[in-house]
Amino acid sequence: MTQADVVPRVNEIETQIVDATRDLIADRGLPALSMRAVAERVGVSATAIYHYFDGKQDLVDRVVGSAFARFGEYMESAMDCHPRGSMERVRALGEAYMSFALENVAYFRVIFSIQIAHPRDLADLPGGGGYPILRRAVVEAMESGAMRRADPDLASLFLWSTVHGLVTLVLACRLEPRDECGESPTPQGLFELFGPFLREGLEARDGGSS
Amino acid sequence: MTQADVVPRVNEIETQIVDATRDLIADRGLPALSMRAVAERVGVSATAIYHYFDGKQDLVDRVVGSAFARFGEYMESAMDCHPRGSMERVRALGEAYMSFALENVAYFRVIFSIQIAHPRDLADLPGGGGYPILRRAVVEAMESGAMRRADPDLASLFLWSTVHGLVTLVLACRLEPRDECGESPTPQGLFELFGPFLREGLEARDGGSS
DNA sequence: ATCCGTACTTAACACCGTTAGGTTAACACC
DNA sequence: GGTGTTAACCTAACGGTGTTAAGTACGGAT
Repeated sequence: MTQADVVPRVNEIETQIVDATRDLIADRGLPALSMRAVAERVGVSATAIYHYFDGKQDLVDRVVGSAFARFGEYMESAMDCHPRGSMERVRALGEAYMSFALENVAYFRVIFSIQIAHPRDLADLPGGGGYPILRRAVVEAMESGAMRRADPDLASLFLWSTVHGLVTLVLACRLEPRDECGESPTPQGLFELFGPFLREGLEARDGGSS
Repeated sequence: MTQADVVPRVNEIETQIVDATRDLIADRGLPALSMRAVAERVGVSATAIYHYFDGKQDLVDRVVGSAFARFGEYMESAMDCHPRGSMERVRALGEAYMSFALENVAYFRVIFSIQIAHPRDLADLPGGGGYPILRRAVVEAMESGAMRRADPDLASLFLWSTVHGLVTLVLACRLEPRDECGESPTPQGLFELFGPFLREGLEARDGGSS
């Protein structure tokens, strides 16, 4: 009711621009994103955006940043439902990764379409906001004896690669397993079917045919 | 010497256009590709391309097609060096996948940036030209007893996901393992380090700490 | 009253994919 | 020889793009 509520706050338009960009990417995809479309949705001229951002790339980067944050929260909450040190907790993280990617395809695509300029650390990777969380779960599972001891970074990267690869392949062609491939229809189901391979490996073992 | 040698053959300019497009994608990336740049490199006007192709997308699709073919040959030759039914053969395919992706980054990016319109089969996937090859190696390894018996499609997809995920992550940030992650510097080395996980799994086993 | 920075604006540039329409040369047929 | 027909291009242009330059309105501070 006061003036402060009516007059746009500092950075309010900035937020509007980022939100509009996010929505447009989600609706029509990154390649179809245009500054003029963003501007029109916000209600300003296209060049006004350059007052707040250094250019299109900078704008997209900001959207990616907000996606990172959301992704981290998603992973945290998925993990909290399972006991510390359990394999279930690790599995839940993998499932959350898949769910996030499939429910936020636009975000996921944007995140992994960019080239990181300042890597040097796994956690700096796109989507790497979830890496420390995964690593922690892996370390705890090793300490509890549920997971065999190994380099935790290597094991985390292995898990990450597997689930990330599956997500990417699924997204690349909206892969759906047919009859001869498996009876589970959802991608999450596919990840679940990977469970035995992840737990017991691929190599034949004496008498072991689970 | 005859006229036929001087006059361009049928489809010769078409080939030149595809080659120029491939080179430009490799040099400057798909987003920077322009019809005018392709035309200039070939030595014709930009609109001439439309005489041979339906548009930019069609042109890119043709480049992708040639990349598929090359990828298939790459996988075939990598496999031939190892005995049928061996785990080494399966491993060699994974290494070849990584090598191809890292040596032909532009191709690989293009291949997986497209959306397949006619999927319905794993082999229709981008890069799926290698899938039947992988599947065959997996089936043979299961029959020889080197690999534990399981759904061959599921096991193949699992292997594919793992190596594809690693490749994607490496490409996303030119990830290089540091001291605390592993002593092997190359991405291929990373894949090699995945070996124990792939063979024996992650789960702790009684007395088993290789 | 004047200056100054913020928050925009319009106009324009250079480039993009694509289309329309024209030109040239080769070839087939009567 | 004349007459289509077609392939293989061309130039000009349209509407779109990211981005820059330059100008305008306005709200304080001095």
